[in-house]
Amino acid sequence: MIKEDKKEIILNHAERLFSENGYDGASTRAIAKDAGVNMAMLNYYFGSKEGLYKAVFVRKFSGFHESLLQIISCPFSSWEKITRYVDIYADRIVKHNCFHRLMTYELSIQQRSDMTNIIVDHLLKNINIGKSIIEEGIKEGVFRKVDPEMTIATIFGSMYYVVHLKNITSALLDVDMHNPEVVINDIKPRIKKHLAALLEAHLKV
Amino acid sequence: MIKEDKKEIILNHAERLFSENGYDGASTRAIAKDAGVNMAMLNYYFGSKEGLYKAVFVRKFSGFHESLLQIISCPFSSWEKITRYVDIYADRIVKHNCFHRLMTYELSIQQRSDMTNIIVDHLLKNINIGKSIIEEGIKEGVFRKVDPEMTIATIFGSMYYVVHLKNITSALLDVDMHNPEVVINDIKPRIKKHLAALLEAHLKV
DNA sequence: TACAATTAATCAATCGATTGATTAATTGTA
DNA sequence: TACAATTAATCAATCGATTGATTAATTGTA
Repeated sequence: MIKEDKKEIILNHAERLFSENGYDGASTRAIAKDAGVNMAMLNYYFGSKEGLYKAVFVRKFSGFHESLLQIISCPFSSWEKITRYVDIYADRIVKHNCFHRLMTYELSIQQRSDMTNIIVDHLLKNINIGKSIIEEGIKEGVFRKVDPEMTIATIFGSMYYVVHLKNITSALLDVDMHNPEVVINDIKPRIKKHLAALLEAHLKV
Repeated sequence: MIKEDKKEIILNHAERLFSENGYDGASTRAIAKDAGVNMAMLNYYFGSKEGLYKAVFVRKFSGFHESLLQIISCPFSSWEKITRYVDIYADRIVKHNCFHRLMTYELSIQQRSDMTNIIVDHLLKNINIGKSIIEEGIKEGVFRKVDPEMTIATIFGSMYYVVHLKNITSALLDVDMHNPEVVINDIKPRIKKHLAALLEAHLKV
């Protein structure tokens, strides 16, 4: 119980510092100090810095795939499914934007290959759900014959661009993207609205 | 002459190692060894590691904005302008994908604030050209009343997603994104085609 | 008491940066 | 033109600081 709490505390602070400074930029000393624990505790609980890094990812990966699977099992139309898919993912990326930033950073540099594989395996499962929805709509004749994979890239690319490059979008959208309230109340609905309009024009026959 | 060559060599290797390993992951020793120079040369030419880092960016920033400005000064239609804009940027991002990866990484972690400002200033100028093209088209009545800023995010987000997250797109598109020929001959045209179709459905009245 | 949890101290390795010295190239001058 | 003076380029060696990790000792708890 106490043990679990300490581990969770360490994981929370590690997640923030890793995503703010990168893997190499976040020293174990800084993480330990930030979490208010002795730095030997990191190795005691997670074995090594890389072990801690992996634990940050693995923790976040549990459960989300299942919640996505619910969409395609429900009797929605393909259009309803894809909009729900986008909305759920937008909520997720905005809520855990630090973590998603860390994830895309780790993907962009293929340094720790086993770490990369873990992330790719997880992401692909979730991405393929969206892809299957689009392909289903095409097969049913309710979607145009678009490029499903590239459409997926557009969906995620748009969301990542707005949420991750805060310095750019703050200036571009003339808002403070570092203010969570602004992002949740103003930007997230704007992303959803834009993607819905974009996909409607792009997909609907 | 010889002096310039050495500086260029160092900058080339620094650019690659920085983009592969991140700022903290690329040690000055590794860069010097990779470039085949004594590590004292880095400080001799660039003052410090951060000086070298800045020099990598500043070198790439010269000239590109001017080539983009040519588009809006030509007597093209708004539709022609935006497709040319996208194509030019797609070429650019694919050709210098290592550098663009480094740039987005540096933007996502706001650690070296002066470095961030340099990048934001440069990018905003180029982004606003695209934005002005879209707004012009809307004003002329040839484009629908879309969200111009979000449309920009979609354009760049789509390109970045495909080009930067090679491990994901390799699996998603079933190609080897680490093979430059594949990217140039197969993926780049596919991105352009997709974005053209997407923007046509999205923008054209 | 037995064992998990936690601590301070310490380790070797590596980091970015600087040093003094040397070499090669350029400039100035008689 | 000949040679001294100056500068730029390059080197091996070393600096203090920081890194991730480990150790032995201590504390807490069931």
